[in-house]
Amino acid sequence: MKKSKKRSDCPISCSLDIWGDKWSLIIVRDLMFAKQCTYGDFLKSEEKIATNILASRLYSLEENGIISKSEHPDSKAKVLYRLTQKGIDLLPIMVEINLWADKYYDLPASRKEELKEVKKDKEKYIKLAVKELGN
Amino acid sequence: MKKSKKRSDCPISCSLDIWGDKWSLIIVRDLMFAKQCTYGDFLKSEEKIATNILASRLYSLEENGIISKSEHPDSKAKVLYRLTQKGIDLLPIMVEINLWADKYYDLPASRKEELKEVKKDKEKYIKLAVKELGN
DNA sequence: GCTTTGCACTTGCAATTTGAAAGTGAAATT
DNA sequence: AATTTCACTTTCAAATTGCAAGTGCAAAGC
Repeated sequence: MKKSKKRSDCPISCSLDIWGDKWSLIIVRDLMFAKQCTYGDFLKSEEKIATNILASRLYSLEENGIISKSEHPDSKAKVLYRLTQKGIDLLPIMVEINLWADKYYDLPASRKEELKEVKKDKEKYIKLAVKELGN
Repeated sequence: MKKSKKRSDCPISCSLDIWGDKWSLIIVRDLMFAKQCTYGDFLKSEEKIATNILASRLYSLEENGIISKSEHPDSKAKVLYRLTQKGIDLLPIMVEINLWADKYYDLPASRKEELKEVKKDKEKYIKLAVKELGN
């Protein structure tokens, strides 16, 4: 459903081949905030991803080892998506994107507040957040 | 040639609206390596961007203040593209992408070598590189 | 047990975007 | 003056996106 043949051996290019589109990192973001999401959770996000696009992105993110599916404790009808370690390791990238956007765009006050914490000690924040996501 | 209406106020989403595609950061990468590029330089890159796509990306990157055009000292027929400060400030993101890819993919030895330097002292590397690009 | 609802997708199709190739026009080179 | 270089544009088929409706299984309600 998405072949993404490698365009080159460049690390930037390789990375973009996997998650370099308008939606993949939105899904990753949701998982970083919520730690685990159902298909329906993703659909509820502000950006309103189309359901077929969501399905194709979840498929390719799983194919590429960024996310994994697991069973929902309450119901067999539900599926839980989580980040793998490889997905969790995207966090430093996400943090830097946040900081860049914070510098150049008007963000909601709530987001700005959260980023204050990040800026205080980036390393520490990332370490803690990665740990939180890990278990 | 690319309207990219904002999908939400989320910093990740805002950022992806601007450079969240398979090519924009490739162009930024080229500019970070070379500091300035002509249209032809971009076309020569390993990934072989199509010329119409290149034109549309250069346009939108300029529209969004990431790059700027300037005159080539040798010829009026040539155009030089450079990163603006806003573009230069994408460097931390690029560094983190490199480090992530380094962790999960086989990169050419030359790239790995460069990244060793980065890992020694990330902050220092970024500060220096940003300064270099700035003048 | 039977129907209805919830959930995770899939399908169909129009509209947009991409990508390959050829073309254009101004500037530099021969 | 003629050719080449350079920065794009144009054309058009193929791929991808996005919307809307549909499917099939699981769980909840009656």
